Amino acid sequence: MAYIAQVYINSPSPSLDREFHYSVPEKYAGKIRAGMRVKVPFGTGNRQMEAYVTDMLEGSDFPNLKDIIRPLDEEPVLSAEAIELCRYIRKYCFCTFVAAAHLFLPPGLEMKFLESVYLTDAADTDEGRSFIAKSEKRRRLVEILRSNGGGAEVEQLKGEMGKGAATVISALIKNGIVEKTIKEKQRASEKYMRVYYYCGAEDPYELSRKMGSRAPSQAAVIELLAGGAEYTAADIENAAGVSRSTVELLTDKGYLSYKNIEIIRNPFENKSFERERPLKLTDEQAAALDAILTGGTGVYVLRGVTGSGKTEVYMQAAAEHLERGEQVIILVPEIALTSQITDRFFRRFGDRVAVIHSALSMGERMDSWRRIKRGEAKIIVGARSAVFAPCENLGLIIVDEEHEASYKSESSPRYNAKNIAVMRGRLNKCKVVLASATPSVETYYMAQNGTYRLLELTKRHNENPLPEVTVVDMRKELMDGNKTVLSRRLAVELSENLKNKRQSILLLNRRGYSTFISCRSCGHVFTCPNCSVSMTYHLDGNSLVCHMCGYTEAVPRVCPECGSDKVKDFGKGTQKAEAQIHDIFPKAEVLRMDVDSTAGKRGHERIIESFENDSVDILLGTQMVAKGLDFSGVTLVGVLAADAALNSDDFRASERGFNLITQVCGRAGRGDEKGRAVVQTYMPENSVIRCAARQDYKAFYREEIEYRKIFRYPPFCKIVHIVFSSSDPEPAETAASEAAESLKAAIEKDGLRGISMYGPSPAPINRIQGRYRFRLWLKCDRVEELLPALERVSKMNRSKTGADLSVTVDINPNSMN
DNA sequence: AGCACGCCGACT
DNA sequence: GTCGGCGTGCTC
Repeated sequence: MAYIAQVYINSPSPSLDREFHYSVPEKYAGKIRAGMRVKVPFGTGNRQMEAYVTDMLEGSDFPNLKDIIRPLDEEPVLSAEAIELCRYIRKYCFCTFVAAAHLFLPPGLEMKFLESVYLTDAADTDEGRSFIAKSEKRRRLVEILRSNGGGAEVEQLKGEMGKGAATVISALIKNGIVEKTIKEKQRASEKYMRVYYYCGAEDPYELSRKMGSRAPSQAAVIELLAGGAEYTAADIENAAGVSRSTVELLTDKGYLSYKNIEIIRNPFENKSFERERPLKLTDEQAAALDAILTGGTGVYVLRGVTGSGKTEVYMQAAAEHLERGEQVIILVPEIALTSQITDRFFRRFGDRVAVIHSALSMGERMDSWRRIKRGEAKIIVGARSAVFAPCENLGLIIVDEEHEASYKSESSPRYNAKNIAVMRGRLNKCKVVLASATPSVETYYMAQNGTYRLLELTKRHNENPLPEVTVVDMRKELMDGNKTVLSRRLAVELSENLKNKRQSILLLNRRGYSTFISCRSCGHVFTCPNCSVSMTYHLDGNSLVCHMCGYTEAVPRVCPECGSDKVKDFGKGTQKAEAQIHDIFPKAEVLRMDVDSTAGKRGHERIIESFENDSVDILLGTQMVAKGLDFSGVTLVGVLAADAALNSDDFRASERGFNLITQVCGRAGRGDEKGRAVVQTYMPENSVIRCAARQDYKAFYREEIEYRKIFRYPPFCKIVHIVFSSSDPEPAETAASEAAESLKAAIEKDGLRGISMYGPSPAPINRIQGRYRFRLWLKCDRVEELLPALERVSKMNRSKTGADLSVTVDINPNSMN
């Protein structure tokens, strides 16, 4: 029998990020299990804290254990699998165990303990009065309590008196002047509703008949509830056509009784969906589906050209696993969530679907969590955080558009949902499908070397050919005097589409009006005062905007450096393109889609709906237009500046550029008509652009994997990226070189091989939001052996007295800026 | 993180 | 002397 519980205290503090032992009181023996939350006394003041039980032990070396106060759950909230994953995340993401645990739990579940103090009779004795009078702080605290009716919440007292309140309170408690009480409060209260049922001794039908003539209202209610039904007061009033008083009267008389039942909010309850049937599969699709369904545990890479119907394959796979009584998680990129794909799952699977998205309230989040945990929700659709869904019977995980960067979290804990999915697959002995038209190089490599199983769809499901892509040399356009965003070829294609009432999508991977503004007289470039990036000119409000931190200022009329008024904008953004297209095609209906135009609630959805339903001719936007949209009316795609997609200086630049161009071209011709695409570039001979224009993933992969091998980049190593920042350059710079020294020492001491270190040096963007940034990065064959040293580095911000320093350690980051 | 302990200066 | 300021170390 296990009598000791091993727990983590639910506190964000890194210094408490270790396991503590508590003894389990007799009365809770067997009732407390790993994965439950418990209430424990902690620290010198025995403050009551919430803690997560990670293990049950036979004994402990610790000499004086405290008792658990009580369990906070009847069933574990963290499965054994979740605990294991928390340990993994803690280790690889350099966060605390509880930060990892919070990924698995709805925030509303957290239990808060509200401490209050109130004055006792001792406060009015002579002794008490003189004890209070001895110190100004005691007098003030007691004063506040008296004016507040004798008691107050500790939190409130701290607010009014500052940090010192705690010391004073404990002195007063010691002397019996005040006493403390603790109230428990769950952050999002569970929602209950009161339902009434018949509880009389007599036969309800008999009773109803007897009452019939004298009290028809009451009789009607009794009859309604006779079969053991339970209704809310409102429902009874409606159904029986009676007023509030009837229900009250019957309750007083003892015929009716009520209880509270939990209500589960289902956000889609009132939405009606036309049911969608499974589509007929092509031979390729059927083969892929069969391979997934009969292939057993493991990771499958489903690579299908754009428009090949990957979604249909994994929807049918999901349906089959549903039949087997298993749950299915479908991860989709953040941006796709608001719209098309979730509706499609709803039409197919109805209310067995739970959708997890960022707009859910705390209560709604809690409800879907419970629905999933109880197995009421079978299909879970959501962005990266949905990978933590509390499925107890997981059969399949699908990662849609698996190459998307949004599966990696860019804030702590910096987990990668794809890795978590693969781990869950292993732990649950379930299948994981990574689907994309352009798989990430790392994923495809795993499929090539046999670690993952490769399934390919090479044809479009509607038998249409892939769009015909034309590459246009923009240098020639410029030489011939065309300074607009549209090449002559693209202009011709667009006017053709306008004439035939077909829709077009144009991609320009830069928002704003122009890319930067500078003074033609002295060359001064307008940069953000907080970040080391140039500001972008925006038409709305005639302003300069920093895309890094959002800082906005009015466009100066004269150059602040030389006083010249020759301030000019350079480069083209979506706003300028919109204006130019309007000049060229004044009658065309153009819809702009970028961060600026999709701001606000449902902004993204609104634009998509409007493109789907209204008479919009051209959708012009940033990379948003390339991602997961499926419009059958689009027959033309234009990439206005293909080079912009390739111009970033880290090793993933080519991959990102290839994906973007391929994906956006793939938006064309998804309906019955053939699609065309025009790719505009200043370097038409560039091989990434040529591969993308041919939609030739394999050719791109062959070149890219060669490059990664020669220069040793993932998948041939792991990258560790460490950024140090502080509002003064000095602490960050010092910390960076100290970290470099300590890592060097660790590598030497343990004789670690296969590690190269680069830096420290100023980060490529050396200032963001007023903070100076330095970086240090490494290539490692195996990152495991370096983890202890890296963990020490990740904790430098605390051990240093310069409190301002912040350190982030990221393994295999998305971007190296 | 929060809380106690402990050592130091200021003031009754 | 004693109160209160802050630096240090521990929390099962």
